[in-house]
Amino acid sequence: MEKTYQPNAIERKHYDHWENQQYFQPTGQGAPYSIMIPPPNVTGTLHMGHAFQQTIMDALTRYHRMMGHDTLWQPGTDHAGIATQMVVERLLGAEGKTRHDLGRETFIDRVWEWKGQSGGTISQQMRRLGDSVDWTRERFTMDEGLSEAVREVFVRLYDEELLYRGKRLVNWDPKFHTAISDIEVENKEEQGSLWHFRYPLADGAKTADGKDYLVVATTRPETMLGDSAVAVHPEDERYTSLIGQFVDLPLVGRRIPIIADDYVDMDFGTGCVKITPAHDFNDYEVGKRHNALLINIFDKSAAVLAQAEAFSYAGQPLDDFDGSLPDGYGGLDRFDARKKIVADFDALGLLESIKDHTLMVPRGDRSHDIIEPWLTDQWYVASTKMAQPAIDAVKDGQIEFVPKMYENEYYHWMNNIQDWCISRQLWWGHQIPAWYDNDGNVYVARDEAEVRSKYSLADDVELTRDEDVLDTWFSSALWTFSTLGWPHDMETVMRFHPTDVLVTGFDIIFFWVARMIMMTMHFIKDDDGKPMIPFKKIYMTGLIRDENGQKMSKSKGNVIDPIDLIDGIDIDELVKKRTSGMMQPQLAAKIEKNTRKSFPEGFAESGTDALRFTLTSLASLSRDINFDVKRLEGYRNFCNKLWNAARLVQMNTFESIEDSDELGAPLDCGQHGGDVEYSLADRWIRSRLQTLIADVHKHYQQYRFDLMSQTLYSFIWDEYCSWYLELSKPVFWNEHSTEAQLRGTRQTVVHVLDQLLRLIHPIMPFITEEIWQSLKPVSGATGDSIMIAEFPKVDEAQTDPTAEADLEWVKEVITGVRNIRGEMNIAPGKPIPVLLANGDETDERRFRENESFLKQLAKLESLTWMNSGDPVPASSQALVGHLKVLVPMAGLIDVAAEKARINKDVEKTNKELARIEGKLTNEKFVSNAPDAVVQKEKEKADAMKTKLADLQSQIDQLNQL
RNA sequence: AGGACUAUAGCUCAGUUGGUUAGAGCGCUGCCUUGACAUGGCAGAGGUCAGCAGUUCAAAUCUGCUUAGUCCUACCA
Repeated sequence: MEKTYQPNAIERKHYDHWENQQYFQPTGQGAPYSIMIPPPNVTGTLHMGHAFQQTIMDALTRYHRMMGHDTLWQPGTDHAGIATQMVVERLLGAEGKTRHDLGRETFIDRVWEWKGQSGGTISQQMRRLGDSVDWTRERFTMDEGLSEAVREVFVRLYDEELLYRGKRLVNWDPKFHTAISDIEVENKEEQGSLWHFRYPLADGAKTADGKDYLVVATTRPETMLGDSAVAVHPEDERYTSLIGQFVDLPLVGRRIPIIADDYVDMDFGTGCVKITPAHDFNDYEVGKRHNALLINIFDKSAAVLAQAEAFSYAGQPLDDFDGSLPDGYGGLDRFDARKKIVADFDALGLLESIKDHTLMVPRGDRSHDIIEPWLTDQWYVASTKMAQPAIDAVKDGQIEFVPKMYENEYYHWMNNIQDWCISRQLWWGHQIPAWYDNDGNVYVARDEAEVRSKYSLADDVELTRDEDVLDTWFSSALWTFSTLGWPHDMETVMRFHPTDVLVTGFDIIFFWVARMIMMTMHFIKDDDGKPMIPFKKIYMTGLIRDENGQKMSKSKGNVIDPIDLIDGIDIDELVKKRTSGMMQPQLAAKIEKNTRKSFPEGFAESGTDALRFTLTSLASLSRDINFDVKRLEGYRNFCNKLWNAARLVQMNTFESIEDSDELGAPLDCGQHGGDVEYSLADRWIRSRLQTLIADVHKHYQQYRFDLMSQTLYSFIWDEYCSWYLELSKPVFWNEHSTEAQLRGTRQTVVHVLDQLLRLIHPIMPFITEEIWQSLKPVSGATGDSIMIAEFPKVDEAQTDPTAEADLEWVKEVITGVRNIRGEMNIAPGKPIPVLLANGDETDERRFRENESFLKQLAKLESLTWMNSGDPVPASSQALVGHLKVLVPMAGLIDVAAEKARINKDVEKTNKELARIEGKLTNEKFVSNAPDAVVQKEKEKADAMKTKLADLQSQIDQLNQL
């Protein structure tokens, strides 16, 4: 093996091998365990959040596979309607074309072409990440099978009246010319103005204080063209006399009623509200109650119409409505119209005032354009009717959120759920299976032929298919069962349903998680006809942010491609990557500056395993995770540590060949039987290993990957490498070691490493495979790959509390000597004599049994046991309980320095003792606290008192010099 | 406006049901190229656990308030 760990040299070959051997596929043996991947956008690339979640999913998958489960990790991608169409339209834009120039069919061909081009990126990235997904089952939401599931669900929901079409106000994106659902709207606070307009009263009416006009306030003056009422509060005395009267809408000349409605807040502004039912969700409700006209004034781009149009609340056009609008507005963009309206009011002397005002502005999460409430025909899922079982499933514990706090968020949304607008005016997506005849009647079925037979339509009835497509999330909502072959392959569906855990971000609870629960429970039933849940647990990961806590986004230029961390990237390349293909090229300079400042050297190559370990270590239950490249470096070093530990193990378990790095024949590690004798260190590490194994299992159960990685890290580094491997050297190097002793330690060194590799394999698949393979001749492991090897289980027979206590003592003695060396500036390599004094029988036994360990690890010239009464020279000392570990000062140690060192210890101990005695003299503590706690404090106090006495006698002795 | 979450070492974060001398990684200081590893070893410095009050024998941990930040929902037109 190389002296340092070189990730790129080992990663790819193992992945190819695993995939070729079909290890990623379910075996058909054992209890099923399944995870559905949250499908990434097929035309996108994976970012740190994906890498993070996929690492967790892969760790879970590999863990369960090694535990003998029939494990399926289902991969796939999503067609991402708007996002993908947007990208392709931009590509067309570069050629100076629009999608309309191409026509629907050609355009969709172009999208497929683009998908083919970019679609491979994600699977390449996933392979580099080591994801053990079953590639033979890979699915795409626009595949024929999944499309069929979509049609099936649509038709069934429609027939059950859980899906309907209606003319309603929707969130309209004037940039993409499509409706979007309410959760695709982001409300952000922005600075705006509040305009106060005078609306003259009709028929000579007057207000209570004698004015001939009402004052209304608005943040959107342009909508006044669609006003159909002015509302006041029914109990507002200023206006009661005017209720039922009219105002003359300025500019338009429309005569509109003054209505009374509770919705109005008397204390805000003037207490008069203009009502524009076709352009505001609240006004729609008010208007509906009072049957005020629904007057639409905008076209699909939110430019003013030449003629306004009016509708009934049932959606019928009102033909006798006079839609005249003032000259000069037709075709004007909404914001130009706003300026003109204000100017015109001003000119008429009807502009009362303009005030600064902060308001919440709705913007599309894709287009970032301001969303317009707009009256259109759309398809809806009656979510309100489907929500209850989904709420109950969480309430009664069938589905559990990890962490628990997200359940409240889920309930809150589900309890206030709105019907889901699922139609999108896009070309890329699942076209809605609905047909219309020339009279506008709607027919829903799987295809046109079925429409005709289902609705008994003659062949000559002309039918046209609905042009719209479905929201991407509609197909994603079916993901857990559509990917398994529903509605045909019910055997597979039932085998892996419900899936075990969904790993995803909290930001898509509503978009995806909640809808999956509703759809799955509606369509998938168990043998008793009881609704089945899609997954038992929902593990919500935090959001990966950059090192400053900023959300990673292309426009901020702070995204990190996980592959760049794996392979490394130089700074120029990184800057180029971050500043190319930007929506706002003017930000390039700033991004370049920040990038160069944050990563002057770019990223070093760290390898997949180090990245995965880092991500795992960040997987605490917190909401936000700031990714710091420094952490990655630390874990890359950890990989190197593991690598070199393996080298040491190999050097001691294989014959060495002179002048060569190649390994010779395997040595006798007990893999073929023979007597073994375990050293204290052997018994200790075997015992400690059992605790580690138990902890790892526990952390998997509790989804505490951060604790798990920390536990593994500190065991491997601080126990296995720093202590155990050092303690194995005295055995290997001692020419008097017996065959049984050598065999025992060789076997332990290999066995523990083998177990560690298995324990950590789900997180670091590549390095563990590489090392595991190299150890096979000495570990006795069979099987082709570590990924299908058995995961370690606790072996109670190996726990050995005596060995743990004895070795703890050994460590303390060694640390004591090192301590003196360190603080007295004695060179680490210089052999020194050490005396052990004031010890009891246990100390003496431990000393006798471990003399060679102690001498070797503390680099001692001699180690002498002092009986009581033996004369002890002036020494620097460390205490291990009562036992004094003494380094004679002669020629080595400065008296003043030693005194200072002891005084520091005295001070610290005194302080602590005072605290404990304070507790113990407190009557209430002694009488109220549990006996065990009081006892513990007493023991601590006693120990400190003797320690202080020892330290004092040491000072006395030094003073006599 | 309502709700949720967060505040622990210079930085990024752990800290289970109240009882630890409050931990880790990175960074920092000193010494070390010892026969796995300088991507290393040994030793060390560094914290009033955001603030205030309370409950308790005992609070980083439980409760209330305050401050700062993040997010969600709803909005007053």
